[in-house]
Amino acid sequence: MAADQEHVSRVEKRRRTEAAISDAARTQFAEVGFERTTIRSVASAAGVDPALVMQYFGSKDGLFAAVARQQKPHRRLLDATREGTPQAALDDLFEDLEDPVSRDALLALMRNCLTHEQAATVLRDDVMRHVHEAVASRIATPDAELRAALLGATLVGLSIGRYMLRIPGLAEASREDVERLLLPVLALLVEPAPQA
Amino acid sequence: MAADQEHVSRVEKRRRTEAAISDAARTQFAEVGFERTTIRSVASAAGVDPALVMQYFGSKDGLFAAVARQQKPHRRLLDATREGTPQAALDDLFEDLEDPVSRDALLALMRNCLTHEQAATVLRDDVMRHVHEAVASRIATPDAELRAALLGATLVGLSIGRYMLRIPGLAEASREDVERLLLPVLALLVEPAPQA
DNA sequence: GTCTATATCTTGATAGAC
DNA sequence: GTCTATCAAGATATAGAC
Repeated sequence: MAADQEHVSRVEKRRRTEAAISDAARTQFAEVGFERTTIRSVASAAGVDPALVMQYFGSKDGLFAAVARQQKPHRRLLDATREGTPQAALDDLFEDLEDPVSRDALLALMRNCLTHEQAATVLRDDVMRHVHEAVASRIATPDAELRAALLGATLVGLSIGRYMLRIPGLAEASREDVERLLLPVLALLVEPAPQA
Repeated sequence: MAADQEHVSRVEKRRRTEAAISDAARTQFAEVGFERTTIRSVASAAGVDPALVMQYFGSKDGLFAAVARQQKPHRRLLDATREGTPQAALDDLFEDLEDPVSRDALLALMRNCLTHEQAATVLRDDVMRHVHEAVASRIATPDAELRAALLGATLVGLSIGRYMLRIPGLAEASREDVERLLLPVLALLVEPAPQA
């Protein structure tokens, strides 16, 4: 039926417009941060009118919240054993950071977590909570919480250093080299009693 | 001589006014970031007129550059042996972070390094270069650069997680506990061949 | 030397034409 | 539903009075 088809295509068109806006916003929030991303610049990149962005997302904060929600779940880390935790953590992180969409969704959080409370809250209480629970639950020592937090902080430092600050020596290193050096380091954090 | 005395006290007064502005700017850049720090808010906190801030520092970027220059040198790290490098790095970092002045000078860099190119440049090419050179020069393997960069990234992750993101478990932990868990981790990064 | 007043720009958000 | 036009707020920076 023509009317039905037109209805579907209208909904579909709206969905695509929303996606175009969301895509442009994700990229800009990730690359230049929340403050320097403007409704106008997002609309321009998405090829729509600035007023449409407000219509769909309500406010700039609403737009950011929509991007912040697009995090990829860290499945390997949640299912790993204690011994497998370091490899699972790096696999999840690299998978995130090597796909442009999930990478920008994560970078949008990291880029703004020091200057935007909303980003800090989602990163700390949502994304990092996964790491924290997965690690802490597998260690039976009183300092399990600290170990988990240090592992999370190390991964944050790796992401920021490699992909954002672009520290010389780390930004150009291969994933294999990074894993080779970092796996034993993370293993030390999840192994409470490494007897000889 | 009265004229001389008046001259000295005028210079001294100017110096104190500059210091008051710089102190207020350092605190605000560290706590709320570059964008949300305004010339007006700095002047208000320092008890001076906003135009005076422009007069002394030229621009908001000039004011930030003055704060960014106030970094404390990391003497222990530069003088340490390879074995002493992890302890020296943590000693320098904690000494920095436990004194309000040097802490805010460093946090002003870290808080803004993801959204302000000037902050990123100073942090990467000035502050972290110390760590990099100290570590890389003491390791004789081809991956020395990467090891040094990973050590720097870990310290950045620690600082951000503990003092800025305030990750639960890490923010409240004692310095002793953090050192106990992190020293062997950093040692692993500077020890290329840990044979049994 | 210090400060008042303001020029100039940019932003998020809104109102209303079509 | 979409866009033009505009508002109100807040910023840096400057010009000139005192």
